[in-house]
Amino acid sequence: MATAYAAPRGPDSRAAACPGTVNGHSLCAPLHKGTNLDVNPSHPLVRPGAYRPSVPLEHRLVTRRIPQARDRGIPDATVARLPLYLRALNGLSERATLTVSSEDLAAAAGVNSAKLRKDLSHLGSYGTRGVGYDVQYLIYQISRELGLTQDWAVAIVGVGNLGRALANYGGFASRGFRIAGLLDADPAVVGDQIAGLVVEHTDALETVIADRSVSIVVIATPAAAAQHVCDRVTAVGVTSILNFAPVVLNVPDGVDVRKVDLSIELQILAFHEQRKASGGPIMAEEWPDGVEPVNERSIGASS
Amino acid sequence: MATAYAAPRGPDSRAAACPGTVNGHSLCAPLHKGTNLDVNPSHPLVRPGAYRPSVPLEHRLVTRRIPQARDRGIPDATVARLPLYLRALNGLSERATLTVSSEDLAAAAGVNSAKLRKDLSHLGSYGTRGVGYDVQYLIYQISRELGLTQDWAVAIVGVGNLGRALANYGGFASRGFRIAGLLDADPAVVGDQIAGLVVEHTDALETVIADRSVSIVVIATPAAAAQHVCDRVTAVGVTSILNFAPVVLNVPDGVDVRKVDLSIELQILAFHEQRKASGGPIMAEEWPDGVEPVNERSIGASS
DNA sequence: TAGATTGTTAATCGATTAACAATC
DNA sequence: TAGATTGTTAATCGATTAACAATC
Repeated sequence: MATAYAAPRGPDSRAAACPGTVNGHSLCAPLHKGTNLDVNPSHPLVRPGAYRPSVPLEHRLVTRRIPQARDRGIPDATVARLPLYLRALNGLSERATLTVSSEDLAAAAGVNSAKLRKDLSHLGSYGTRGVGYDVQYLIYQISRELGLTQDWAVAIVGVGNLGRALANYGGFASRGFRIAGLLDADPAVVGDQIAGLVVEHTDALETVIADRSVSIVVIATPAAAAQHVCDRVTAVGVTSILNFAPVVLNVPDGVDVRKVDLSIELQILAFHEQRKASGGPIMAEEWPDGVEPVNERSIGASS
Repeated sequence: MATAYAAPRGPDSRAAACPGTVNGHSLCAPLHKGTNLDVNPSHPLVRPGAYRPSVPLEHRLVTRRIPQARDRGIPDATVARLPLYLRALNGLSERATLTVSSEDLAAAAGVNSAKLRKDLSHLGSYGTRGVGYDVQYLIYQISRELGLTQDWAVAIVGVGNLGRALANYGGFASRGFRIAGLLDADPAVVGDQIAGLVVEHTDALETVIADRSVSIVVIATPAAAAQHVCDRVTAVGVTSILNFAPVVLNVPDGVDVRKVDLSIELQILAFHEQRKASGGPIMAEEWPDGVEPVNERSIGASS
C-alpha cells in the first residue's frame, strides 16, 4: 500500500509520475505534493475535510516514509525558518487562535508573507484558500517535518558556564530534545548535579552515547578540546553536532555540524555599527569643519 | 587631502570616476578598490612596497572615512565570514606564519578558496600574486573593516545562566568588546559580582548606556521581558542588539538585531538527522520485509 | 624565466519577492 | 456570488564556484 505512491526518483519526477496534474497541482490526493510522506488516506486527520483537532495528534497518524527522497526538495533556507513559524504558531495556539492567514503568520514570524507561503508550499498544500492555515494542523505538519514528533537524546560535553546554561534551558525539552547526559573532563565538576542530571566524566562519552541512544552532541568545551571530542563522538556514529567552541571542526562525510559563535555575532554587529555611526562610540576628535562629511580619526594612541 | 579621492556616489561609480582602469583594476593607487577608506599614500604601511610588519599596526595608520559609501559594497555573506578568516589568521599568526595562500587560509577557515578570494577582493587587493597574503597585514585590514580596531562597550541585560556565561566568555574582550555593564531585574541577583563587574538593577539601564557609551546591548532575559528591554534601549539610541531571547523583536528602522536561538539550531539538526537515519534514534518497529525501502513507523504510542 | 597564486570573469545556482490565477 | 487568501509563476537578486588572465 505504501509503495503504491512511490514515484521514480529524480528532479521533478514526482508530479510527472502522478496520474494527472492541473497547473502543477498533483491529483494524487493522499501524497501531498512536495513531500515524501505517504499518508494513510483513510485516516481522519488526513486532509481535506475530516480533520478534527480535538484529539491528540501524536496518537492518530501512521506515516510511511520513503527515505531520502524529497528531502533535498526542501531548501536549507526554508528549513532554517520552519522553527520560526513553529514558534509563532505556538504563540497563536496559546491564544486559542484556530486559523491564521499567511500575512498574519508572516508578521508574527518576522518574514515576508510571500516567503512564508513559498516555504510552506515545500511541505505540502496545508492551507485553505480564502481562509488561511489551521493553526493546530500546521503545527503538527511542521513539527513532523522537523522531526520534533519524536524524542531526541542530546548529550552536552563541557559543563562550564555555557554548558550549564544549555542544560537549564527550557526551550529544549519542550521541543522533544531530552538532555540524556552531561559530561566534563574536570574532576572538580564531575558529580555536580545540574538540571536534574549528574555530571559524568568524559571517559564515559562513548558509553553514554551508545547506552542512551544519543544522536545529537552539543560541544561546549574549550576550543582546544573540541576536535578531540568531535573525533570521539563521530567515531561511535554521531552525525549531528552543535558546536559552541570557536574552532572549525573537521568531520567525516555525512556528519552535520552547526556552529554558534557568540563573538562572530558581535563582530557582525560591530561592522554595521561602525557604518551607521559616523565614527563609533568612542570618538576622541570632533568632526573637522570641512564641507565634506569626513571622519579624521587616528587609530591607537600615537601618530 | 582626504576628499581628493572622493568619488561620485552610486553603483559602480568608483571605478568610473578614477582617472584610468585596466581590466577593472583601479589605477587610483591609494584608494583601494572596493573600499571607502582613503589611505594616507605617504604612510609606510600603505601598499604596495614599503609595508613593514614589525611595527605595531595600531599606531601607524591614519584613516579618513567617508561614511556610508562603499559599505553596501560588501555583501552580508562576506561580512559574516570575515570573522572566520580573522580567527584562522590569528591561528597562523600564533604559529609565526608570515604569509598564507588563499588555498591554505580557506582550508583553515573551512571555505572554498575561490570564495575566500572573492570575499577578500571586496576589501581591496591585499594579496600578492605568486606569494599569497601577508598574515599580519590581512589581520589588520579585516579587523579594521569589522570595526575591531576600536573598543566597543557592551551591556548585558539578564544575568541568568546564559548572561553569566556571556560575561565570562573570553572571546569578547580579545576582540575589542568590553563588557561595560551587567543588569538584571531580580533584586536577588543585583549586587552579585560576575567577571569583575557588579550586577546593577535594570532601572539603571538608560543611565548605564548613556554614561558608559554603550553601543551594543545583549539581551539575555526571559522571552517575556525582551521586547520591553529592547524598547528602552532603542529609545535611548542603541542601534545594535544581540538577542538570545526566543522572540521576534520589533525595532525602529536603522536598528540591527542579530538573533541567536539555541533551540532553532537543534531543530535544524533534528531535521537532517531524521533524514540521514532511516527512522531516527528511537525506532520501535523493524523494517517491513518488502522490497521497497519503506519505513513504517507509528508516531506516538497507540495505533 | 618558470612556477605560483591572486583577482576577476562569467556561468550557475539558490533565494527572494511581487503579482495573480486558482479556488475556498 | 463576492471577498479573501492560497499556491505558483516568473522576474530579480544575491551567492557560489570553476576557470584563467594577470602578474608577482
